[in-house]
Amino acid sequence: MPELPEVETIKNAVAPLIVGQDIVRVNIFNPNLRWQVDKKKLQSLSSEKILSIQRKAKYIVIYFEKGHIIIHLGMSGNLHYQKNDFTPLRHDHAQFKFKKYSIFYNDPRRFGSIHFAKDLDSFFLFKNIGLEPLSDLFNDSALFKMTRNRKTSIKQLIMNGSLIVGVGNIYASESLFRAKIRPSKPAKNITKKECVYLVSAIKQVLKDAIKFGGSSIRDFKQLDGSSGYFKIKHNVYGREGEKCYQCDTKIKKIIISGRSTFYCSKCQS
DNA sequence: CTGAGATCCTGTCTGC
DNA sequence: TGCAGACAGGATCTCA
Repeated sequence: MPELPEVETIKNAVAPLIVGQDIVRVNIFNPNLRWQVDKKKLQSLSSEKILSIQRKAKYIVIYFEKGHIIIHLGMSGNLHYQKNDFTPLRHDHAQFKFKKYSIFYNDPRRFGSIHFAKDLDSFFLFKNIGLEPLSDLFNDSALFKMTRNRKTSIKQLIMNGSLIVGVGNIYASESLFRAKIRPSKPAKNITKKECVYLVSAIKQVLKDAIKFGGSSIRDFKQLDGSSGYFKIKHNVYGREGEKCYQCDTKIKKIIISGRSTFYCSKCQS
């Protein structure tokens, strides 16, 4: 489900509900997610206070004094907020229980994961992590360096999480449209000027999506389970055969590394 | 080191 | 309607 803006949106929605509160208990209904969930370690946080909640890449990190909970939503994960006596839904795999209310973790495809880590710096999934696209470290000279000698397409490069985090399949296509660069263009052929455009396009696309509360997803639901986030109008993603808003050319769909990729053959070169 | 491909899993949509 | 097959927001791992 989520790319960076959706994770940011979910994190922002959850924060005022749980920060400063003591967690009563963590219940794991199904530990078989992307990685086996360590129930015992998570339950060791019972009656501990939540100090803060942050997004790191596409992970949500919940900070306690004794350790931290790390949540990844995979392709189809979501959180919802319910009264404590709520009967878990199909595919609710975990419950973070507070005094009156609970946060439920729901993930039909189980590509997501929930971890406990004492120390984030040594947490294995954060070892080889790329730049935060909204930070100042991600700039045109950083991108230019990354692209040198890379045979791979520019789209694959910006989706490579060990280089840049949080740019998923939808926003990759959208950013490249905005920067007027063809997704299949070899990374090594990207010019310095194109790096300037692409960095600014990625930042702007992500910021816009965050502003609108996470875009992308057909079945993206609010925390209370209702649907109704405003859906951002994509320029190219999912618009195969429809007219480009800039030039009326029909949007093309190609497959790059097994993922659907959309672009305008006139606007992007 | 780089990059291609397989893989984890369920739900939804399309076409016959 | 039923059913088979394609496809979907991610990211790690294996292998060449």
